[in-house]
Amino acid sequence: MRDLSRASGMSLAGLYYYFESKERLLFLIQKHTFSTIVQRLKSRLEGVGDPEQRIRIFILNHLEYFLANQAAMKVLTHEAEVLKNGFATELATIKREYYRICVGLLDDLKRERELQLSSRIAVLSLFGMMNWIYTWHNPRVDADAENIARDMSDIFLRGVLPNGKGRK
Amino acid sequence: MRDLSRASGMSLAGLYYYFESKERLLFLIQKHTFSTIVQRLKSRLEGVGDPEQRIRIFILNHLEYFLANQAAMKVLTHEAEVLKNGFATELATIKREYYRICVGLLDDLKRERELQLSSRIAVLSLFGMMNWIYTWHNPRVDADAENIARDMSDIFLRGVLPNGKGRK
DNA sequence: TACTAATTCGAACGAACGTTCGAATTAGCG
DNA sequence: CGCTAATTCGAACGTTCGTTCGAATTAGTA
Repeated sequence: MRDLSRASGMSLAGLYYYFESKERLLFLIQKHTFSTIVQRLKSRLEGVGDPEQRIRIFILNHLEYFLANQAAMKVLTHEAEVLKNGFATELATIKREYYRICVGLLDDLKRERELQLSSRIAVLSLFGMMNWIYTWHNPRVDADAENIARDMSDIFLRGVLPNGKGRK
Repeated sequence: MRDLSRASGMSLAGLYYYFESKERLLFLIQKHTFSTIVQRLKSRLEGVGDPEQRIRIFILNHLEYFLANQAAMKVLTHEAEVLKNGFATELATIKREYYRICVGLLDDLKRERELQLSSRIAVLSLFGMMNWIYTWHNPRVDADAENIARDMSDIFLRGVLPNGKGRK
């Protein structure tokens, strides 16, 4: 809280006029972040029918936000489960919606290409790939979100599709 | 430190007879952990020549340790970069060795199957897949290390290999 | 202008933290 | 046993943290 006070220019006590506790402030930040990601995703998916393309959009949307707010996402990842019961359950609802969207996209692809595999493991592996990026991405060395999204999409899609059906 | 004192049965002050600071204790734990993983990996790789099989061994070795010590790995992941300069550089050396081993395994596979792709992105994606597991793995719901390692290996290897050369 | 409500802040609170110190206890050994 | 070194611990230290309180300042309105 003292860091936030310094960075925002408002006094420490002043912060508590707007946010009743540090925990609630963290909750509001997390809620705003995940809501924004979900909202942008839905908007980008509109009008796109191809299941593979929809997954590529999902990955690009996720990585773009994570790289644009790398420091913030690092904090949110580390503080993911420090919230108490009330805040935790509301956040879990948003996170679950996001997770379910991704499972849905993968299920659509599975239906189209008639393959069976565990959506859970595949989707959680994909989240791992994407979320881990905050630990290693260096803007001066690594490519931008668009290029990394393409690479990760290639790996994931080819990894998930039956032989010979992967793209490029 | 008070938690460790309670859990170990030794007094808080007693801990400082054996470990000169909390930071050094964390360093020793991290060093021991990564050294153990690397050592087990090297032993398992002995006598195995097939590049694909060697990558499968890498993934299994990593996941087995992470799942057997899930709580510990969660802490180590979160506290990965809190160590000061002296400790940080020694640990970075061990971590870099582990990373380089993985890149080497992938390069061997690339050489055998004549394909070009960015080893960096692929390896870091693989680390993401594997390391993220501490956030979701539930022993009462999810499969054991061996099964998950097979699934992740399938996804990763097929994702990295050219079309039609993936296994099964 | 005068009055109320909204906003801001310095100063302090109690709790938790990493660490230290000196005294007490125990272990090893002639 | 008697002596030294190794080990253990209660109690406290200084610092940082989240939070609160009352007073001071500002904004809005009649």
